[in-house]
Amino acid sequence: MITVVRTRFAPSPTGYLHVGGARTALFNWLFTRKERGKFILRMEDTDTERSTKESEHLIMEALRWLGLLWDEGPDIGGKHSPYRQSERKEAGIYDKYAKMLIEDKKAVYVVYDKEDRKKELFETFDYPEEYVQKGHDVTVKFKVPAGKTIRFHDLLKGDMEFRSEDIEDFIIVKSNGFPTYNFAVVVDDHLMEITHVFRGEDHLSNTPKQLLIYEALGWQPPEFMHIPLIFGSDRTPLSKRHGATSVDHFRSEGYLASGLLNYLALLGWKVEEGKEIFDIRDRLESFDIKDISNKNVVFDYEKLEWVNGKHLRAMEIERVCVEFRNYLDYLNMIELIELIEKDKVYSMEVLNICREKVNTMKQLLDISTPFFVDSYEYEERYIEDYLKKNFAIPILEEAIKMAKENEDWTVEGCEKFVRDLAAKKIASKKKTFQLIRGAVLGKLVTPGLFISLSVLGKGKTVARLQRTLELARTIR
RNA sequence: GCCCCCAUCGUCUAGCGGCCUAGGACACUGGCCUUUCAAGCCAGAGGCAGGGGUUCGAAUCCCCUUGGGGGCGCCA
Repeated sequence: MITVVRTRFAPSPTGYLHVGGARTALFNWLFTRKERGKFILRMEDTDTERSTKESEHLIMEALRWLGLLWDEGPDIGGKHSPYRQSERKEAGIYDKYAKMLIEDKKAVYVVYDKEDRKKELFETFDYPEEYVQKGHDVTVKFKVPAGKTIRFHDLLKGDMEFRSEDIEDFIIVKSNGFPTYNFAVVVDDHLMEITHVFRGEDHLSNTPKQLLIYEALGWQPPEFMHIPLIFGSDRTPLSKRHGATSVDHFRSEGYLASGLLNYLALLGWKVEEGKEIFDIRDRLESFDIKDISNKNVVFDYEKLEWVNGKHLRAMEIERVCVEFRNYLDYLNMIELIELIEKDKVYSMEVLNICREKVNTMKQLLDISTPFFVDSYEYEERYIEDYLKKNFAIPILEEAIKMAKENEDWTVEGCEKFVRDLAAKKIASKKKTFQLIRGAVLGKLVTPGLFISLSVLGKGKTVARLQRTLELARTIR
């Protein structure tokens, strides 16, 4: 019988999904999809103080957005339900195995002092009923066997070796009855038939403890692979001090899921020269865990933006429209969605010329908004440097006259119109061009002027020139 | 303190004993294009942490040092 690959991503719902977590999830997902296995989502919510349902929802939503979908999980269930450790605790799953360990004398109850709750009174293999009644804290501690060498093969780090002398006895069941991480993770990974564990390198030193439990319970451990952590530019773990760290933040900043995923994969993944831009879905077959870097990596915001820009420009324009709409939806910009839906052909042309200038959806939103909103605002610099100058009114008057006469609104026709206007030498070519640019879009940085005018069309262009002329007259 | 992981341009990496005068990508600098800003194209600057070995030969293998990171929680 062939063993089916089963992996899991097991976040604790104590906050948003961190890009480091997303990368871990990505490698699990990539490996699983390539091996045609099952990817499981498990909520490690044994920290009752910090775990929240909101966080759980946030994490699942972020994973869905990234497209890293799971085959079994707390929301959809599966053959090893439930998938929340808190629920598994209620079902008595961890207690059962803790008791087995105690019966085998591989774990003991520890009774603590009533006043000094950190102070251990004694250890016992029999459940200390009377002390519990009297209100003493009781935990279950795993007894680390002496003189053992724990060996395992890490798929990335190679052969690992730890001595049991270096490991102290550790608690597996807290006084509130909840299992600790090292215990719950073993029980669940075994019960859920996990075959491969890909997780952050910060778990490497905990692995021998878990292996000890596997052995004590007579279970076969899974394969392990500890992947390097993501750092900030100062070589400390990536945190909010360095900038954004949550997947959610990158989403609201206008990054594409495909771009973020591409960058995360690039971060510590050997990639063939000239092939760094890709959709991870197209790399499933070539994905090889051997290509994952063995070194902690620094998160580079600039490269992420570059990758995202590449995606934005390489995408089919129809998809850009869909992504943009989804983005506005995410930001709850209903009015703008309505404007865009009104004339889909126009909107597509606008987004198509605008995306050439930007790297993110947020930037795309900024640069394209004046095309959709007739009551666009004027940049301060435009008003000061162009609109308030003496040449503004004569050029605008002439422009309106010429625009009305111009019948050719192709890009070439618009170019001729603007060049003819500049040829009147009311002001320099640059000043003329910039004055018109700002007049119709309010900004000094826009897509190409000719193509912008052509996309706007005659009606909008003339109306906007007139609107600007009126403003020019009122501000003097 | 003990245990563990890691070490090539600023960053991500190629390299797995001679193809290395160390290659690519982002960022940076200059140029081209140009009505703006980008994009695009071309060019440039920039690195094997240090010290010992092994070898005819070392970025590549070994040891030490240094540096960075992680773990040693009733956090996960």
